[in-house]
Amino acid sequence: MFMPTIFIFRHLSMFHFGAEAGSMLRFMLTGRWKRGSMSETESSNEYREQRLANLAALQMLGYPPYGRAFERSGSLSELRAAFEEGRTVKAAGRLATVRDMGKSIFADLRDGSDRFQLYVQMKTLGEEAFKAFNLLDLGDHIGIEGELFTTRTGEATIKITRWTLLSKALLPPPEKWHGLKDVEMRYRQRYLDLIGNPEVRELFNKRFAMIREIRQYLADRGFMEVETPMLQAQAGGAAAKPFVTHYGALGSDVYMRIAPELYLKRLLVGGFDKVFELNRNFRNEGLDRTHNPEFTMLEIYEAFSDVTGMHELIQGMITHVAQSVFGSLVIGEGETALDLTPPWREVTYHALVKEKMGEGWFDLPLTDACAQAEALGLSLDPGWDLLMVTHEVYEKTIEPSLIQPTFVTRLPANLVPLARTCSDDPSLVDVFELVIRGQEVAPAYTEMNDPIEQRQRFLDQVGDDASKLDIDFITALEHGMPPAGGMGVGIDRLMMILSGAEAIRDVILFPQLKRKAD
RNA sequence: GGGCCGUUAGCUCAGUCGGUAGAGCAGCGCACUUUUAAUGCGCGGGUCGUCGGUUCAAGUCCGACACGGCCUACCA
Repeated sequence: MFMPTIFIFRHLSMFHFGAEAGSMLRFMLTGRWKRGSMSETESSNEYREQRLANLAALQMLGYPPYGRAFERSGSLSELRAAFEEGRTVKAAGRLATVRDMGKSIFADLRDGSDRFQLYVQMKTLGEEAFKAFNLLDLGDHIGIEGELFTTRTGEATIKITRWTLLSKALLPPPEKWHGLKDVEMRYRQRYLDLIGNPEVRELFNKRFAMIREIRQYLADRGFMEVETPMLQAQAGGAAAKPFVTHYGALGSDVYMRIAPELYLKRLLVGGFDKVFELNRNFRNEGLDRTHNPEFTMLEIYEAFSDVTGMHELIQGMITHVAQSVFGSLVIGEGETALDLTPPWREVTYHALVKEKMGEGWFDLPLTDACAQAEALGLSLDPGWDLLMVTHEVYEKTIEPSLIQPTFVTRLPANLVPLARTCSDDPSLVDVFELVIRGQEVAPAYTEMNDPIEQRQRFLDQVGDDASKLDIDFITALEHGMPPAGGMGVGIDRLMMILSGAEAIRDVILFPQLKRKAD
């Protein structure tokens, strides 16, 4: 269903068109006749000046520089899919390349879906509209009407009969062949990265597809998506440093959340049995290859389930996403290829440590254990006990070596204050950490629902500072939280793994960077 | 926070032993009605990240700073 598009083509006969008009307007605007007469201090604006002159010239010729809605026959990829020799179509997009042949021009139009070649012929278009076309610059958005045909070299092309200006670009697009390489500019001006580097746009298309599939996967299994506070009076649910901000109306400081966990559990108390939240967390920590201060986290809670239920859920979810979005369960090639074919390896924390350090590790005297750890090149703190030394060994040498997906289970209780202990061993908790490519992707727990024990664990963690205790959360538990499985999934890291990205900045559109000095 | 590397035209990059700056793309001009990294001829474009130092002379050597990258540290 298409509304007829109204093209307004006004013709001003008092001007000769094209370059002459451009020069005349440039003179009128700047008082200078030739570019060469401009001082070198204006050099950084040379492109802008040139384009402003072209804009003014186009405007005088009846082409308003910033148009409104333009009815298209379809996106460029839709036009390509429905190609039919001789059909009249309307299309819109950004002028990507121009090959000027004199009395005819080939140009590439690009939109969010594809590129499409335009053939601009003086004979077809008429001399005035043709000359006005010459005032366009790379990066301008135009709307066109024309006829589909195939060139001598076999390329689907639109021979345009009319065109209109939709948006004049005052600054040039990135270099057409090499694309935009400057890493800083790629992140700070991501739009230029997206214009110049099609593979970047494709990666973010896939990120959207991945998130859409995850939401659908969970919705299909009866999970409800919720939003809980990002501004919190106490930043709980994880042990990270929060960002502090000030709430003027309340006259008090509030924290950006570091995790939604404590609110999602309140919802379990309230009777929502299957909930998830997929949104941003904020942690006031350093920046590196795998850390951005704001990152996207998926947290899932399921009443009457436990860590085993989470195991099934995450394995199913990731393999589904890999297959449907990335088309394969094998990521990468050769030695470093990742094979996501289920079932994934499941191994206890203790077994992994023994595998690395020997069967007798947990019976070693502390000094012997420290000696062995230091022999691996680890630097230890003198105050550490065997559990802490063990965990250092795990984090620094074992976890990074787990390339293929691995569920590490039954972690020491002191590492995980919000999880329930194993029924056969109170020193361990009923959890797993899913590790892929040496990175912790998803921790899951059988959640602690005993308010008395929860209060004690919090107190153990924060010391005597009762002000850091989330009393309201404890109160919620006292109203009775059903036994539950819970899980967190780092969406950015999952995206890195599935797309093969080396840095978290490559999967976040606008990653945090240092502020530019003024 | 520490170490190493980088910053040259709008973009992508060269720049030798310290001797006053180069290419491709983009831009401007001319030619060209089936090209596609169009082509050919011509032209313009630089505070060599910033500040200071050494030197007759600094893009080049030295120091500080800014920003970026990698490593490391911190980090549920």
